[in-house]
Amino acid sequence: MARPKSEDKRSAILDAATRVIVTQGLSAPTATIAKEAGISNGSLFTYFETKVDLLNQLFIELKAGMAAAALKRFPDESELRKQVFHVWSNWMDWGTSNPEKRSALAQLSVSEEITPATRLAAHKTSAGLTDLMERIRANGSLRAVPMSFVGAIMNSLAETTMDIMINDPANAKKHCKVGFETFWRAIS
Amino acid sequence: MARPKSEDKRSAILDAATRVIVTQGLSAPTATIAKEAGISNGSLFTYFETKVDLLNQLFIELKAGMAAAALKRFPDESELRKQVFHVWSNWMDWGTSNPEKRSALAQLSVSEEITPATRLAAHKTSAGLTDLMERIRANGSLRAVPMSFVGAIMNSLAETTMDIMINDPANAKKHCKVGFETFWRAIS
Amino acid sequence: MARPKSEDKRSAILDAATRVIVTQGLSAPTATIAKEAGISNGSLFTYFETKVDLLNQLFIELKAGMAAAALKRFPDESELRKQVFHVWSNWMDWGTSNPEKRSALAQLSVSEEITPATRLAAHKTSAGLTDLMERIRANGSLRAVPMSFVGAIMNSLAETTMDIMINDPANAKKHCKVGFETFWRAIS
Amino acid sequence: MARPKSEDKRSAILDAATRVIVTQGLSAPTATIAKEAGISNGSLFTYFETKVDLLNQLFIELKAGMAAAALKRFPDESELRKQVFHVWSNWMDWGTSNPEKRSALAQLSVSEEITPATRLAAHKTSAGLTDLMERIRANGSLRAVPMSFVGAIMNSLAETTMDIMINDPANAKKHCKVGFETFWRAIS
DNA sequence: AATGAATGAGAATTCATTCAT
DNA sequence: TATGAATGAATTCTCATTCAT
Repeated sequence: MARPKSEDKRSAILDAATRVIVTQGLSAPTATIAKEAGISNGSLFTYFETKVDLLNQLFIELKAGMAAAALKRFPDESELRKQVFHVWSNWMDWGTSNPEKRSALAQLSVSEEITPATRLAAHKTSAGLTDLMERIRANGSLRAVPMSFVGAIMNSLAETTMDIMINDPANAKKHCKVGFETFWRAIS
Repeated sequence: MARPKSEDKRSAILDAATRVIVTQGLSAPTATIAKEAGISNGSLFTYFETKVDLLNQLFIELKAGMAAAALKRFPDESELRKQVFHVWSNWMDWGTSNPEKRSALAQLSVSEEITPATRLAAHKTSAGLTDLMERIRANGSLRAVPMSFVGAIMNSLAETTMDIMINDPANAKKHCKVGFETFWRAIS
Repeated sequence: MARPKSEDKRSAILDAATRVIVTQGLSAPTATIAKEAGISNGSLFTYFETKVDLLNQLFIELKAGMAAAALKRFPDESELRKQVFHVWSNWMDWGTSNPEKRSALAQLSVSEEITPATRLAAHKTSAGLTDLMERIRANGSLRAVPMSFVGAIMNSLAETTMDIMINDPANAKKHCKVGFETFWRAIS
Repeated sequence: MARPKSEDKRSAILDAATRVIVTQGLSAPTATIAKEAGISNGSLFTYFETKVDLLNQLFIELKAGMAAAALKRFPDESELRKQVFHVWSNWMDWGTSNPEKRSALAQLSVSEEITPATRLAAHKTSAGLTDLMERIRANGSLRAVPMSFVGAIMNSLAETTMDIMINDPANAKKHCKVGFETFWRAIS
């Protein structure tokens, strides 16, 4: 059964939640999110059963959006390092031009409200990335450790790199490269 | 001169908060923390002015404890790599044998309740670690990036390594080493 | 368009507050007021932002009600003394037949919760009374003192007269007259 | 059984309470009063069983002080009007030079915490004033009304007069006289 | 007697969720 | 389906009073 009701409104709520979470945190009232979305507080609950539900769907949405951005124009034919750098650059672009989504996603990632099932679902939306990481792991000295290790490292280095890029935009491109080199060294 | 405010009780509250935060998150009611500490809810506020105050002090306490553990028996005379590995190992020990403190600290680290002043104070309690990271940075290919980059990388790799160690205790020692190698490669 | 915020409910809360204040004073819990009004404690706050707000609005409402009662059927054509006696009688009627409102108003009048802005607003609702007092002052030996003096005297004599009337209802009419004569003498 | 403990400390608490009530109202915490008095919060309760008890005793003390001041150097031989003016002047002096006591007393007078028994006791401390008022009443046109009427009128006019005197100190003496004349007219 | 920590019953709000319109 | 008022459990913090020292 496809989603009922207006898909537009659903998106509006999700967007509003993103913005509100940035300034107020995850404990932001649903009423505030509804107002930001231009609907009544009651309506919010016709689109999301509970606040926790809203948060979980937002997590998936954001993660999927990020993965899609990272995989845009993926160079299937290139060698691994080139492919990874392509993804890395896309990621940096997404993060620096969507600071609100990035911030909300970071908060959701560490929240206990996000269920394991949600994390799994979000993971699945970025199958392309997972494949890539699997190949990265198989390639270097990390053959022995779990896949999540590679993901965690990449995520952490990416986050930190984006922070630096935002703080010093003039040298953004350089920082992007340095971050990548660091990552590549780590996983080699 | 009446009962003196007991340092024991302060610690009991902090310990209780640590335990409660692990299971209930930072939004755990102060009443729950008080009960866990074996005191009345009112008493909590004779030791900590507000809940936010309690959280901030806990953050400092935990961070200081972690840093102290990491720096235990620091080999002043050794070469850099040995020193870093020593700290790394200590850190892994602390994290794997104090999972609750580690979890609470992780949650506090990303909380907006923790003020910049607190973060600074906590940072100062681990001056030894800062020095070490400064030397790490000066040493390798990260000369150009801010110090926080090194810290963020180390923290992320450490966290992930600890997760792996806990999930696969039989090979803990090996995972500890692999994690370190990865880190060393990254910052070299 | 959902249930509209009902004016009835607002009045019910104000009435309930009046009753509760008489027996419990201004420190009466909002929960008690809500229960007396037949609504949930949460609902009280959809009609009044804070307890202080409720108190301030109640003050205005009561004062306005009293002034309206005092000015009912005002004899514009009569001479001053007749007019004042008319108002005085109306006031006595209002006070003796609305003992709860009178008691609550007395308590609110001396409360520090009532802001100067509220006092001003309440004052404006009784412009007719102010005019009258101004004419009283201009008329007699009180030309030299501030207007508030006349108001304070009238209020005090009125309050005391009402007490006597209530204590000795058989002679209420006589007491009403004696009170008025006393006032008239004072301001002559 | 005479009062135990230090009479000095008792007075210190009462004085402190007076000061604190002026700025914080009757809901001022006992802890604040204790600190202002330079003692521990616990000690306060060795001098006064409960907060209500403290308030009631303070009321009596203040009222007695006021009455004593009003009756100072009472001219037994003079005619009634002279005597009343003497008392009136003393009262104005007391009120204008003890604004804190006056304010605290005013607040206590309308508080529900003050019991009827206390009011009676306070009344008895000012027997001299009561006598005077009784003679005032017998003398004029108020023969028919209860004694309390005279007291209430006098109190109200006195309070208002003091306000005016404080607001316009340059003409204090004149205001004092006008206030008295008004009172005298009222009760004549 | 003096101290001040300990207690725990409130008190005013807040807010996710429900439901009448 | 949309609205926003209604609900009431839950939360932080206060404070009179007690009690160990």
